[in-house]
Amino acid sequence: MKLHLQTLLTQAIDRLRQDGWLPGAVPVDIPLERSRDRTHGDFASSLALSLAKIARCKPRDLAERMVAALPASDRLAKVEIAGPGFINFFLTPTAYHATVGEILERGDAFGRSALGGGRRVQVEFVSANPTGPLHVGHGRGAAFGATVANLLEAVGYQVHREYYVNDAGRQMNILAASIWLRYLEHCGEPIRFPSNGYRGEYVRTIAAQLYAEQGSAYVVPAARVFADLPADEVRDEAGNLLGTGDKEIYIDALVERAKALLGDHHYRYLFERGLNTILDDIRDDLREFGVVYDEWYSERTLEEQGAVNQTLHRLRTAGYVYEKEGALWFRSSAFGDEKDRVVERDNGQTTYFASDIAYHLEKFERGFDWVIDVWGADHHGYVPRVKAALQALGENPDRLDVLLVQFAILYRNGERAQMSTRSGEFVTLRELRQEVGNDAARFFYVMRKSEQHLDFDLDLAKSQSKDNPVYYIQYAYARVCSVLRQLREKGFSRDEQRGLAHLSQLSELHEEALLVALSRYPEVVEAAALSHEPHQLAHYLRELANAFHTYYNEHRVLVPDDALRDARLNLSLATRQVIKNGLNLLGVSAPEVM
RNA sequence: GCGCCCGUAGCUCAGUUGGAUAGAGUGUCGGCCUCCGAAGCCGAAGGUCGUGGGUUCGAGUCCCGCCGGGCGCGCCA
Repeated sequence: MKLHLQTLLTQAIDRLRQDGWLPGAVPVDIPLERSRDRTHGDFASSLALSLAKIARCKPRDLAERMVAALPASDRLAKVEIAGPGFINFFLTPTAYHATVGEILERGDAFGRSALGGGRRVQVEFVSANPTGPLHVGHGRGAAFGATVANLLEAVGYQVHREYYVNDAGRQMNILAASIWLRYLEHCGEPIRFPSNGYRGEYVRTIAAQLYAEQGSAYVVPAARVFADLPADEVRDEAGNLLGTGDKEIYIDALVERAKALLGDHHYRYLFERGLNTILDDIRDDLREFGVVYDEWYSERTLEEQGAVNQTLHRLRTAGYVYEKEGALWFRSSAFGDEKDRVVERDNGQTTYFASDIAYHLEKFERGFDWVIDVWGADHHGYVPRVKAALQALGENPDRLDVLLVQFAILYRNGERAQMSTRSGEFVTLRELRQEVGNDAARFFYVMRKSEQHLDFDLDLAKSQSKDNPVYYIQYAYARVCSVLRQLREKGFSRDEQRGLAHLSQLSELHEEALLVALSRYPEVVEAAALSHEPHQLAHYLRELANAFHTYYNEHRVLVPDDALRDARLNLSLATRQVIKNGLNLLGVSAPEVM
């Protein structure tokens, strides 16, 4: 519909140019938006306002000429000029009635388009380190990323969903060491847990499993484990630093000690055991949450293929790597970053950043037209350096979009419910899902703009009332299903064609409002997809449900008149279809009975 | 200190490339079930869009300063 009107306006401009009213420059984008007020018609264009200057005449006069030059269309009831020079379009009822037929015909495909032209886009999201279960912060990234991917797919992109598994880094060694220490503790050894180790309860669980399976094969006396290690960081209960210990140096030394005492074989097993247990858990968790990936990309594979070293080599050859204080630095400041960054530490280990450069280069080399990363907002300072690296490697950094997601803060009884991650006691995604359900979690996570902090009201998410937008929308769906059941119980038959033939009987104000809402759906999906803003769809679905509830409350669907009843049934079924399609994109179910 | 994000009704938030009289939900108050699901609907009240300038036909939206909040500024990831 929108496109149709824009085409008409373009033709009008062309005619005015030929007649010499307008200079040669033609705007590519024709401004056209949904009118906010019914008295302003269905669509409004400010085209005359923006072109008045170059046309050297008053906006209203230009608007007059444009309207006069507008080609005829059976979808237009009338065109008016209003205010300073807006052109308001009033559609014919037929234009809206056609939407019902289109929805019923296209079904699940209604709202989908070919806008993306099959271009390949990769969406990488969550990618939490496999060092512990996903928490509620990851949950937002999961819901957001999955929905952005769904939306892009809906508008015609070929989407590749990917999870980057940090299974090679130093953090994984720290996890392995943490498990081992808990294992030793489990076996009665007097250990002192490192300040930089993973303290979560799940580490103890894995340690206990290891013991149950392997017995005391991995036991080494604590005295040997801790002999001659550098000082760890020590803090008092208030968190003040005591002594001069360095937690990074200490944990690295502890990891080396573990490798030395356990030997390659045992250490390897321990490492794999921790990684696989946690990664399996993350996979299950996400799958249960309705988040499915095309690929789990292993950092270790990347490293084993030599990609990290090759990338560093390329950067060095290009002249952007130098040595300072025993480490290798990438000159990211040459590409707009605040300062240069270390890619290889003085102990020879490459940094997380180094493998991330290699990974992103590899993404580009895989031939994606567009690469999207979803990151926690606390990583925003990281964006310039990754883009800098891509640019240094001769790639176009604009092909990468980094979407930042702010934290979610849980509220229960009006108070913050989130615990600190430092202590290892955090609310996991699984706990959240078990408490409020997948549907509420998926919906609430994307209800707000991603760059906005999210106040997640647990009580509201659990409530089964109109206050809860998820139930409100699902209820509209269930109501239509209920009407169909009533239809059978009352012995009515349904004839879709008869309904389509009598759509003109849908002339009530509430029916018109519902028709308008339905016709907006494709525009909403397109806007939400292109701006990466799932919340637009969430808000829309609420409005659509409201339009239906209002209508339903005011008028009966199952009236005695066959033609009117079938027309209203078609309208209701079209509503049900759009709600289903929208919820499906959000990863929320549409139950027939609640 | 520097960088990024945010500031809209009591609370939580929308506000479409700058457009017409700034909107929802919630909360408060008041109505609506002999009738397809009241898990619903309708109405009232509630605003110096943090603040001061600027850009223009027009600014919640764009630019600059200031105030307030969050995050970041590691040879951590």
